[in-house]
Amino acid sequence: MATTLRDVARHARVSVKTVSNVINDHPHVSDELRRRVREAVRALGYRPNLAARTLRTGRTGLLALVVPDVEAPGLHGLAREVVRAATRQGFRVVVEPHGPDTGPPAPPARAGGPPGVDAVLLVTDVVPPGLIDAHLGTGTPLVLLGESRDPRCDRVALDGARAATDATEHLVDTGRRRIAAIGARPGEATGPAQPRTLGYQRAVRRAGLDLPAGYLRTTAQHRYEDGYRAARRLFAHEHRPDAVFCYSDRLAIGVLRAAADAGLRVPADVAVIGIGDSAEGRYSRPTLTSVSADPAFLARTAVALAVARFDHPDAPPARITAPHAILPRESTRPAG
Amino acid sequence: MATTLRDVARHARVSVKTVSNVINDHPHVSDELRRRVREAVRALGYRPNLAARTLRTGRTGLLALVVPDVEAPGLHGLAREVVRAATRQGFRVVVEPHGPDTGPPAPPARAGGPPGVDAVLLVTDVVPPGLIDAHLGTGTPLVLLGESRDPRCDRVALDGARAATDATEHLVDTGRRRIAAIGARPGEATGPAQPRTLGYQRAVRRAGLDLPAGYLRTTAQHRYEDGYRAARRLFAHEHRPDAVFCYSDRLAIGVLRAAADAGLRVPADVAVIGIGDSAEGRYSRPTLTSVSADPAFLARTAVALAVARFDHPDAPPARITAPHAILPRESTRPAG
DNA sequence: TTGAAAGCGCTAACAT
DNA sequence: ATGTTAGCGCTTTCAA
Repeated sequence: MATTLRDVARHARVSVKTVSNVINDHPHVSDELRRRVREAVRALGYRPNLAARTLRTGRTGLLALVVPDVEAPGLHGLAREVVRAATRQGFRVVVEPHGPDTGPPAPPARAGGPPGVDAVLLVTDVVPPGLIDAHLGTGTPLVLLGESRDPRCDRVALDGARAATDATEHLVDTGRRRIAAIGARPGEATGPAQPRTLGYQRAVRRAGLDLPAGYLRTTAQHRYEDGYRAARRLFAHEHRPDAVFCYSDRLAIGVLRAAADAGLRVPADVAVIGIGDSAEGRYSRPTLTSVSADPAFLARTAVALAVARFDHPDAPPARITAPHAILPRESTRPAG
Repeated sequence: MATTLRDVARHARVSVKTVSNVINDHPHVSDELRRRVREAVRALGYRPNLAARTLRTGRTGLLALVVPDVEAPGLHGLAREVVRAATRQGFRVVVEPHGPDTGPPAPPARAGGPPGVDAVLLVTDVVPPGLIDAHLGTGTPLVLLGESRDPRCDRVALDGARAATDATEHLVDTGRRRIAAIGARPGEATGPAQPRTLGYQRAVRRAGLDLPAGYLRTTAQHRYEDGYRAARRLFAHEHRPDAVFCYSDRLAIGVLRAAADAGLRVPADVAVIGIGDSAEGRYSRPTLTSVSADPAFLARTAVALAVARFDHPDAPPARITAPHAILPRESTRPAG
């Protein structure tokens, strides 16, 4: 059996209350007793039982990071930064995948998402319909990491529309005229468009460019192969694009590979830009121009919003916009 | 207040025991009562309190996946597969980074690693000294994911020596003679060599090749930039290698980039092979030849070993070897 | 400043 | 087959 608070109390010949006070740094404990308790803790190798503490306080010290499957865009720089930010605040992070192979979002027993965590951070790149609702139903604080129109919960994201406009204008500035885009959600073909799509279309319009049918490619996910497949289609288009704006770096890397397979040179024949400033993009061939989203800022802010929710459950939803910047690299270098 | 077992019992007009039995799929419950309980659970939106269950059973349902910092080699295919395998067994996964920036492994309060998990899976690519000891001290079952000589705990890994030999011989078979290696631990320069290093040296010897000083490059970690830096050194070597065996795919991608920057063609001037069969390597330019380690097998086995430990805490440590295979791609294509 | 004791929600031993 | 109840280890109210 592990040592308990009682054992420590007995050993130090004080009450459990006093031990608890010492452990939790409460005031009103004499130096003498504090010393004796500390001593006993060390002597017995006492470590508090987290489950009991949780049962009592209602806090688990756990944050769930829900990502579109573990290999999706979220789980790189961003996941790393979330774990770091959470650790600094005394939380641990459980990674929960969702996605096509996870099955339906909510088997009855654990309906509405993972219980037993203090808050949920949901990466919104690719969200199955209903997932947000399911989480909101649980009462667990929910923070969206990424663009989303949902007005009911905290959100931190870059300005998707502006990021897309900036990316597209960067392509225009470097001399491109036939600019396609990859990464819109399949639903957008019929339903409302997301910010990135609007921003892309806005920039195309402003520049007075054509937008041939088929230039806006939707993808179910943001994996390399999704980018690859979409690009193969684009490169077979009767008006082959001379630039591709990708909604994520992963898609863009897939596009680079598709260009190579199609015998196209990047950037000479086609320029490519992504979003996320991933490490991969800094080492790809060619290196990938990207819109930087500052994952550390996103992560820090998301964790802070979650923590703030504990104290003010009914405060109006916060919607934080993260700064972004274009990082020009080889993949969009002008021909000249 | 959330609904409890009592509320459900009252609503269904049965005892808490019966509700508990239904929830946990115990036998000896009549169909009629089972139906009534299920009904009540749904009506009240009951969700079990994990902390209480943990306090009672001693099981948290949590597995820790300890990785060399979140962006390290482990956290791609492997992490994804670990989460999947764990989920299938009813566990959730907390990701715990360790690494240069995490600070010393064990602040006193939580000495010896994360408490409150049922088992720890430790990815061993880059392990700070003392980390394994610290974990062993806690009594929490520990499973090593990756090669390690430590005989005290369960381990699942590919046969590092054979994998390295196979990789090196693949390079020999495709006509290479000056074969360097990147990724040994810094400690190996002085202390005992790890299996991959031994396997590499064995293959070089068998093939009757030279092994000039400086051909075995150590790296502190396995990031892109570690591979990049080591490769820059190699490419400046007075006997420039015509092939590089990398201990991981990430290192190899860094090498590809370094080759491009040095004006070397891959594979014409230098061949590159990695370990891990990462998704990145399937989309890089050129695509990367790699030793496949079957992450799904590794993950599944590691989780199974952890689970088996619960029932047989004192069984002798299991040491499972995962199969591997060379996946030839562009980066080692023979010149002819 | 310190102590005694209740009870968080659940499981399982025991009783029926 | 079902019900009653003790108690897991902790925090915290209340009393001293």
